[in-house]
Amino acid sequence: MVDKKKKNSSETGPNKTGKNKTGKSVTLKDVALSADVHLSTVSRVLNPSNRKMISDDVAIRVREIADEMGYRANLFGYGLRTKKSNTIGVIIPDLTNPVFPPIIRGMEHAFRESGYTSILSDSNESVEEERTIVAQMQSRQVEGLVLASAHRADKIVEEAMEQGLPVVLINRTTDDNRVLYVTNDDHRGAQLAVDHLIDLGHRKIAHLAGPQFISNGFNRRKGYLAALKRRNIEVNKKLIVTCDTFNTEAGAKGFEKLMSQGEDFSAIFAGNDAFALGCYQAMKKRGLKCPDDISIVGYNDMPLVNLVQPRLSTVRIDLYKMGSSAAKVLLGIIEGEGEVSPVSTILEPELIVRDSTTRLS
Amino acid sequence: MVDKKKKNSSETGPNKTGKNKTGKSVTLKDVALSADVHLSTVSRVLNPSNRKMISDDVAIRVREIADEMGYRANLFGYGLRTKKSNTIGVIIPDLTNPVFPPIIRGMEHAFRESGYTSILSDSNESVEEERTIVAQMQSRQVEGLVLASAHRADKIVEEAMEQGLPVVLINRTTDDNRVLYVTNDDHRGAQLAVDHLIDLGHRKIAHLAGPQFISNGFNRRKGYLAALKRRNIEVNKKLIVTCDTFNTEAGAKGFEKLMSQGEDFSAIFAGNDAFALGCYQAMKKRGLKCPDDISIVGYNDMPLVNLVQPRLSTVRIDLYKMGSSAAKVLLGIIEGEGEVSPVSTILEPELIVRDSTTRLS
DNA sequence: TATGTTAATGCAAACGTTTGCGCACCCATA
DNA sequence: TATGGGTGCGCAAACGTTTGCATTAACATA
Repeated sequence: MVDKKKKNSSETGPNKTGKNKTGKSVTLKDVALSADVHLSTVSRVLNPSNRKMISDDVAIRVREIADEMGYRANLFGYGLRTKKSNTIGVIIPDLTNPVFPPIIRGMEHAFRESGYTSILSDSNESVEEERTIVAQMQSRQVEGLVLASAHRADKIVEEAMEQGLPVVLINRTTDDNRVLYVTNDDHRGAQLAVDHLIDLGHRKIAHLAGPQFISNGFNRRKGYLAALKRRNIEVNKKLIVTCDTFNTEAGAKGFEKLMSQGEDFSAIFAGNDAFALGCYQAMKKRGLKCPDDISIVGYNDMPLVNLVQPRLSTVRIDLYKMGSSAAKVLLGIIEGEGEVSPVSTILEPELIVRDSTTRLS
Repeated sequence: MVDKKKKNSSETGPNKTGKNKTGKSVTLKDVALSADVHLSTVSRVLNPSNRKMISDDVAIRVREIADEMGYRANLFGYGLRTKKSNTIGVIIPDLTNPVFPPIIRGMEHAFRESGYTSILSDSNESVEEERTIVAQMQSRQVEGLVLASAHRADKIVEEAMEQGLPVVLINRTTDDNRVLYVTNDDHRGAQLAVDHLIDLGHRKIAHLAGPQFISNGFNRRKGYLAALKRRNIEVNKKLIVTCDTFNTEAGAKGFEKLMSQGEDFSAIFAGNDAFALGCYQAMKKRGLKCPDDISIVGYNDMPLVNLVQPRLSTVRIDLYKMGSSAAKVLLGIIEGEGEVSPVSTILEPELIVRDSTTRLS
């Protein structure tokens, strides 16, 4: 009997199961008990900034035992005590839009590097859903928010800022200029696109505009107008069709509307790549060829548009960098030493000429 | 003076800022103080299952005050006390793969419906990164894990299960059959694809196989072999090229390898859509035309492959449903009444014939 | 009036951390 | 042998919840 017991207990080495005998997960107390020290000692050993308070031999033993038992700090306890969560909330309006994954990757990477974790949600471009998401994130004690979902007049952004919750907008901006953002220069990008078309001899250039309550849609439209004006080309309002959402179907519908008006045009500046792909679809249905019949320029250079036929000419923005920049700006606010106050960033867009645009014959 | 003071304090109505006077966020205690009740009373009022313990007049007053003050329960306190987090961890190997966003949407929706929140991470198809992600998620007290990142022999899955953490695999499975999963029937899907090619008269059918340590790659390859065998077509091992990762570049490289071997073939069953797009790219470079020179079938029917030229014939799987099913299975484990034990689900794939395949002339 | 029942609310412990404070010891110095 | 200053560690409070139990008041019954 005695022998057996002894054997058992000595064989009970590293269980590595992350649970203590009662099936709950391992806590500081459990480790402390095993190591025959106080739990505060364990805490200090495991916390790099307090590690030096404990003698080496004790520290080594404790660390070994903690590893053996599979100890993992409980964020709830930590967060409650320290009022930190090391968590950032990220809201995306539509994950299925290929523009966002590279942005997200850039963000995740930058956050992880600084010891933060991002929690991501897809708001489905719905303000209502977004509001509940923000509420949940606040329950989770997020230390900041990155929003890719902002409208030009955005109540949610306003509320968050009022509550002193650090916010950075990404890709889109609001009209309220007190909030920091990281975007590309939509106005300039649109001009690049339209200039390119003009340079190719086009004069009757249509524009499929994005939703005007979203900054991208609004500013690209303004850029389009500015480009025409600068080259002394008269604006034909009928050639501007506004779509209500930034996806392929809307683009196809927009193209149909354009055609149905009977106005002549030889080129389209599409408000984003999805619109351009929608045009491809609609044109095929009508037996029109791009670029022979109509030249098209998109916006974003999202993944895969270099694989469609014809390969899409578009305006490229550095999505990954946009993500990592936004993360850094937000971290700047949160950890703000007050020294260098973080500033909004505007990335330069770049025109990518492929096969969907050609000289007007 | 007195007047002013009075005025001030009476004007201090709903601040709605979510912070108390000291700038910290509003707690049960703050609300209780304002409502002149004990904080346990506030807790009961706000908690639906205890609401009935409190008289209506008190409840109404408390609720009003809580709203006014912008009270939001702190998940840390809640979680510490109840040992619940209402949180599910989700790990995706590559967010930029268009297959995943629809899956994620399906999951998020199902989880949200049941009061759970999912936290999403991209492991970059790296086991090492995945391990740190899982550790972080455990710190966050996730109640379960959905993994889209599983390898056939997956240490991480094993460890999680040992710790009693509920796990559901999605899209991919492991060889260990104790773990639940939701996938499509890769074996059958591959046969659909290959049968289609055979029906079109093809006999020399190549296969760009996915990584064999991932179930999809492995099973689709087996399905390919089974289909050939059933139709009495001899297998030419040189026509099977295995790629080491599931993306476009690997597909293009695989195609090049295929060509470099000098073996003749008239069709390709690509291990997934990305491979097929890679083939498009490589073929274009060589001046080959699809389907005239080579027919291609993909797998997944991911978004946009109906927009490329030629529109890709492929095997469709219901991604959104896959996501929501996985969520339901996991919730079944977690909330498991023990009555109906949740089971793995295998979704039926469907062949979608478009323009990338044609009869062998 | 004394007693029992019920309804409404308060009290206090517990969850897992971190951290200011205090205690005990050791060693050097006087 | 006193004194002093570290060094190494334990103690206990606090963070925001939930919840079993205790308490009170109100009311009905005997």
